[in-house]
Amino acid sequence: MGRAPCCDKANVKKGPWSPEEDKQLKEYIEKHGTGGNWITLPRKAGLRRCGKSCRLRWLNYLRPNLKLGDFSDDEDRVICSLFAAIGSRWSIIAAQLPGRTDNDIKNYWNTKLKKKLLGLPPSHRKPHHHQQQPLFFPSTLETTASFSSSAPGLEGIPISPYLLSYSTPASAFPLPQIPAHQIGGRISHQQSCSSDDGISTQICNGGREHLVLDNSLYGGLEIEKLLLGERSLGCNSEEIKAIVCPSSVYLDGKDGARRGY
DNA sequence: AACCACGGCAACCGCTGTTGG
DNA sequence: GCCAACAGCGGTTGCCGTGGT
Repeated sequence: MGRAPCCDKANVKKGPWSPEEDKQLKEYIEKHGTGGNWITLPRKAGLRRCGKSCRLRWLNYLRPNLKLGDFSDDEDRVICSLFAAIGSRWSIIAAQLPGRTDNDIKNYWNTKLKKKLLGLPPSHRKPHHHQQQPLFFPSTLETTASFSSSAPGLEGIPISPYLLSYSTPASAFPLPQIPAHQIGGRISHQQSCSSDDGISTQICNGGREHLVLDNSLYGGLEIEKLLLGERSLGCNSEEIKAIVCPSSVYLDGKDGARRGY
């Protein structure tokens, strides 16, 4: 019981956007807004693009106030902390980083941050004598294998000290507070949330809430514990396994190296 | 210089949630 | 309550640039 395609696939252009298309879309939206309807927007704007494609392009690359360039250490910390807490909820994570889009963060995580976490050796392109230390991982510390999770189902799994460092006292680095209702399930349309998409979210950072995740999703993880100091990883075990078990991701040979972000 | 392998990232795909008739 | 339309999300794909051989 599939649903009707959002656009006539035979008649829409795919692939990279040209500067002309960007200009056309930008000018249209600046003049008329999105009108709350992405499906009809491309036709109105004179673009042969799928509405979803227009939305993605606008939110990720054309809208104002986008932050470009490298991620700061603070942004790294926020991303890692939240990933440890809630997993790959990129839109929620993006909401904590103004100007960043979830696609950005997702790509950054997949290509760089995850490797820093794991303390993986640099890519084959980099000279061996420039071995990179894991981010924020003092050289005097032990290797990742010296730490292991005590989280249920994760016993004995080696964990990067970097990941464990998320559970240092909150004073070490301020962590964003996320309303529980955003974590327990998908975000409702009433909250403008960041997305892939990247629309900025209004997150209430004031007032602390004791966050308990939906059992079905996160095994009842108490976020507050994670964020505020208890040495509890408390993450979805599969997610953590995926994070900390390079063997399953990176040692599967050629294809794994290519696709196993 | 040419080839190859890989990393990075933009964009697409398909699914789920929300809304309104 | 049901269903279609739409928005939003996260995973995946494919292209291109870069570095190594």
